[in-house]
Amino acid sequence: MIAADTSKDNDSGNKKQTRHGRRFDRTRAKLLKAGRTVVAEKGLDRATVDDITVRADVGRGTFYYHFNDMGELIGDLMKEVLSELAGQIQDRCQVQPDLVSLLDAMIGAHIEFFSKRWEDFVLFYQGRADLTLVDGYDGIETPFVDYLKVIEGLIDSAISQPIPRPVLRRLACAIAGFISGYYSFAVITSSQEDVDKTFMSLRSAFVASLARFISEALPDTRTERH
Amino acid sequence: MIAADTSKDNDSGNKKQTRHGRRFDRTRAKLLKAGRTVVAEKGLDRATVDDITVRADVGRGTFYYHFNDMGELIGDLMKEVLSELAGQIQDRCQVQPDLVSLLDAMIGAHIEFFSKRWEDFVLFYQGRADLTLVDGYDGIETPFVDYLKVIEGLIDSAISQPIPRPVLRRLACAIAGFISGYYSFAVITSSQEDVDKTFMSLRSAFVASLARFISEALPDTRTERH
DNA sequence: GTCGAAACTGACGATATAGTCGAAAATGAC
DNA sequence: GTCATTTTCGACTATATCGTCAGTTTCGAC
Repeated sequence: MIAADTSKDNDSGNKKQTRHGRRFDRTRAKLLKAGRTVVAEKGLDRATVDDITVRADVGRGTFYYHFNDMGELIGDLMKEVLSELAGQIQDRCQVQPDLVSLLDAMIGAHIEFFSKRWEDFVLFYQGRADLTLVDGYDGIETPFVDYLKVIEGLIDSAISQPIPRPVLRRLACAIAGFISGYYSFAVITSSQEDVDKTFMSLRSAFVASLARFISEALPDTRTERH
Repeated sequence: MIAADTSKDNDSGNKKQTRHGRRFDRTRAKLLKAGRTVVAEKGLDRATVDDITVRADVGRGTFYYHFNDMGELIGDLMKEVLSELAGQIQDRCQVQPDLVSLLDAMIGAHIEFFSKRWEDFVLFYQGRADLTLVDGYDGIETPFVDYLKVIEGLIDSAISQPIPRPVLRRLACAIAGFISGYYSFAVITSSQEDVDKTFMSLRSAFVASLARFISEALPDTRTERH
């Protein structure tokens, strides 16, 4: 009856390098991969344990050996996808000379990521939709907040003056929301390739406006040399 | 075996004015209202027929007298919400002198709508998320496309030159996506009232990017006098 | 090789939800 | 009032999914 660990396994899925450990990791990876596909296809709720174990080609019990329930798998899935996205963002935004370049690189990183990984975009979007519910999954919010923090950190370090936390958060929300929002709507009508191309023209306009917004939000921006 | 009607009832829910008809309409309205609340709380998939009939205080069979299944209720719900939103947009954008005012009014209409109707925003967002799935509900796409068309129509009539359809659709997607995208992210961290206030500061930035994008998209914009 | 531990399995009981259907209640026509 | 029609009801069956657990296989230590 002791609370023990919240999770059945270590988070990163790296067990010590023994045959057992490797097999464990392999199976877990199979389950996560299958989960990604199934969730992207049927959504967070319509995805069942059977769907996943069948696709992963493992027994039903194996699922419960690795995860307490669907909620835990979904949480891990979100953590995976969002940290991969955050990683790519950090990579592409490494050395940007100024704010405008940074914002542009940030949007570019998102587009690059999503356009190559439709499944993950759906996962991202489904997760975000779940956050609007009072009765949603646990373990989804944290990965999203972490992802927002990465965006915030990059912007913060790109401007010389200190910027209020709420403003920073607003910016991160605007960036993340704009990209995924546009993306999700665009797919109703356009082909995948179209989406990426047409996005570009809005991109520069949006970057410019964001930069303006930031400079206006900074108290002593008027003394700043371009 | 004849295809008959796709729906069990007429769409608008107006039966001829007899006691039976009024009772029918009242019950249907109760079900839709209950559906709205339940779906906003638990999401499209976790909402069950029992949830709805219990909340509406009608028997289980009554649900199936009015709707073929949950999918049909959800479709009608979306139709309701989105046409109400579209109506408010059209109302607020009636007489705008120029494009920038129109865009601003359009964003204002969205904010006004969503900020007063959190339930409907959730519905909107859940519906949109469902559209990203291959295996989603039928009857959701059409209302969304209609809503996009309203936005497109307003923009189209606000500019003198003809604008290509795809560009128009892109714009509508950008507007709808940005607003709901930002909104959905903002709620992760901020209180409801905060969200609306902070959105306003980004509003002009977004209007500016849209206006710039449009002027760039129009071929002979350079000859246009401000 | 033997033995214990770790990983996996699939059948099982429990539960929840869907959709049906005959009966009951409300209404309309007369 | 009677009787037909419309609407509502809730018990019922069928089904799908969950989470468990006793047993099996794979592996590691020796």
